[in-house]
Amino acid sequence: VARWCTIFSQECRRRGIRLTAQRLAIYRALACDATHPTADAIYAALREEVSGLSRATVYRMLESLQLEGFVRRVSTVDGIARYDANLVPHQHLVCRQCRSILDTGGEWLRPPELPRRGPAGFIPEMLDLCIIGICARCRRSGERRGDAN
Amino acid sequence: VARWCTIFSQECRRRGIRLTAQRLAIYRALACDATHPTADAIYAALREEVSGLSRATVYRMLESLQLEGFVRRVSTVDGIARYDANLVPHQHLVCRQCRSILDTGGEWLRPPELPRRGPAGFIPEMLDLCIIGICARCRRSGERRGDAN
DNA sequence: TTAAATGCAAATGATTTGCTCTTGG
DNA sequence: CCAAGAGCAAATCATTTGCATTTAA
Repeated sequence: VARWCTIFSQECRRRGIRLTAQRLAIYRALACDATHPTADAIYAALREEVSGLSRATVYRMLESLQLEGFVRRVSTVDGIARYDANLVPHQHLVCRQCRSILDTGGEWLRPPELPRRGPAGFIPEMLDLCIIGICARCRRSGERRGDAN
Repeated sequence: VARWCTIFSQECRRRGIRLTAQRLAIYRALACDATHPTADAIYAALREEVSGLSRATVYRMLESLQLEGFVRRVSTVDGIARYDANLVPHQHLVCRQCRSILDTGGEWLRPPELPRRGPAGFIPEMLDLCIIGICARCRRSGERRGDAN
């Protein structure tokens, strides 16, 4: 987790990618945060540490990191972008109330094998398995409002 | 598929939900379109048929239909809302190039059983399984641009 | 030195909302 | 008839972009 940052730095250097303070901070913020933060959450978390940081930089850097293959953008139902620095195949536990996302490895729920060919000429490349439910925190805090959906 | 509309109408009447022309058209557009269209795609498809239709109505109706349990908003990586009128559990084949989404039933790829309890006090309620890859159409049209990700 | 990265602010695009008018039941 | 729903336009929110300035290598 902290060693990811070392690997990240080395890999940037190796590829000749400029290692700015912002780049490292944004990557680290993502690697350290298990909640798969939004761009804005990363910005909020770093604005003190990295004085003068701008939202534009955060958005631009997340896009770059994704294109360079250091992070992945995860799919969400609310449409707000969230990122994941964990590149090892894993599943997500998505809370339908607070929208938090937790990682869980294949040991808890084994995902199905990825077939070589799909129906209708579709070529499968990877699986994205989410388990939707209620996280421990939301369950404890009771059903506050009348839980419509 | 066309019978869904009948069931939909009956269910609306039964629940005392006002069955406007817009409501029925939007629901039908969704039920007939296997690509899980965006709000704007629905608006574009219906603006002739339903003259004077406004985007606001489409957005509001999709929200209502979702709250009433007639459709589901599906998770996407690009952040643009897409909806699904198929409530039977199924998987999605997501093309990473054209972003189209195709349904596929459990017969092709069997999803894992949903455990009663998750790790860390998480209570699982449903699975969301997406197979990401390249659809037949994009594969045929060749690797146009240099496919970064 | 110098191309790439940053900050700021303005622009964009999807979605929401206030308010008035229309309409289904 | 009359509250729920629709249309219009302005507002909002996440995200992107143009441009002048800074900076890693």
